[in-house]
Amino acid sequence: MTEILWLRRDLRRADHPALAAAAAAGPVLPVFVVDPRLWRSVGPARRAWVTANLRSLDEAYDGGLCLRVGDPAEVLPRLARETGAERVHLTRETAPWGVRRDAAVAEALSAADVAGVPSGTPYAVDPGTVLTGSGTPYQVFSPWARAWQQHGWPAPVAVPTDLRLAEAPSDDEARRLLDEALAGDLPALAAAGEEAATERWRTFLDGALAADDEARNVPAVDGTSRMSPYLRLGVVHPRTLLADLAGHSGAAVQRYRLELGWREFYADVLHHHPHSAWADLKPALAALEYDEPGPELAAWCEGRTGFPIVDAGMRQMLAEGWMHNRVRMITASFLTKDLHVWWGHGARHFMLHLCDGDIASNNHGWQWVAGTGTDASPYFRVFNPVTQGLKFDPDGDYVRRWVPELADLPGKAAHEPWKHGGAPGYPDRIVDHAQERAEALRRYEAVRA
DNA sequence: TTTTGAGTTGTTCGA
DNA sequence: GTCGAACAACTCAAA
Repeated sequence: MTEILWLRRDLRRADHPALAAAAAAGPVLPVFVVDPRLWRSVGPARRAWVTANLRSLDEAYDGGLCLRVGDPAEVLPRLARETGAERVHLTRETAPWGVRRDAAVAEALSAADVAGVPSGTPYAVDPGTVLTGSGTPYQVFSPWARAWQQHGWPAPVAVPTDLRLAEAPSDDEARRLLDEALAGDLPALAAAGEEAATERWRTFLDGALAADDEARNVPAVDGTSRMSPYLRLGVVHPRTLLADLAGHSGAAVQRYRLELGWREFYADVLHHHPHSAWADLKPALAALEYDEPGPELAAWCEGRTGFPIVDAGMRQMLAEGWMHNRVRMITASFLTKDLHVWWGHGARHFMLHLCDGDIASNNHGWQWVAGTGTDASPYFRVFNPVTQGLKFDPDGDYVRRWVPELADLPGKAAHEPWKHGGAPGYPDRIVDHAQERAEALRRYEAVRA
């Protein structure tokens, strides 16, 4: 009997509970359903990234990955009829849109006498599991992270050794959509697939992580793990990474464990507060005064604000489908505090372009910067784009790499072109930071009063 | 129920 | 240039 394995955010074979469950029951038919609703809502970099990882997974299955296009609630019951399958195995989705979709699919399958069999989630600890002593959800990260680590997580799941595959043809339309996604001028993406992810992870584990905890903050240096695009599609499971970390010690290792913890924490927050995807987690701050987005938003999106570190980050995102985390905070602070634009506009732009764009991490991260999220953060925390640039890109290498107009400004001068005769073709600053900082503080003060 | 310690990532000013 | 204090209280989670 064919066991359908419906893949979504779990494009891997290693440490895959749903694959293990399917393989234990019979021959496995791995299937990916291209949902046009989703496919159209993301940018070219994200479509290309998904496609490249699907291709890699297809190779791992010796060309046995079945691709279909359409609404999964129609495609999957049809595929079950076609193959005689009685079960559809899947990794449980935990974000609001996916939860709703999966409920609709479960209903459609049930009507066709097919069972949906969920195994695991994309997280080491399932969202909703970690609770306070009184059984309520945690609101702040640090106590949550203590409880999360105390709770612990299962060991990685072994790859099935006796895997038998079932076959079903792919749609021509699905093939066409994927071919299209890899055609034309594409951003410079990372190498796709499990092997590439593992290689990258090993390099990080033995290199940057072992060497220096501070390298992670320097955008000119390749000092971060760059696991986020792989984690986003489940090319690697965090449980695998946590198991590897257990073999290492030191401050940087614990720090990295907590970075994975943030990913899990934000998924947990979203599980308990699904509305916080696009609404302020702190209702009191919903009254904050914003400016209607205008030409300044476009300047920010395109990297033309006249602030080198902001523009470098925005251009890196367009070029690579990825932005260094330090720079994400700086650019987000600039949009919300200097331009006074609602964080949701920035979050949407990030989701469109970032290959690792995840609704929980992205949107809660934005709310953290905007001051409307989980952190009891001092509202006066406003990033100064020049100070941040000088501090974390002291030699100016990062801004010159992404903003070629600054090429002739040596060293740290690249962060303040206006002090060094300007840079040909580079725009003037679109706002006065000191003035807008004061304005941001005024608006927060008005909400508090 | 009350109390207590603590809270990712910043900036500016003045000594 | 370096360092500590001020920014200003508020909420959370556990004891």
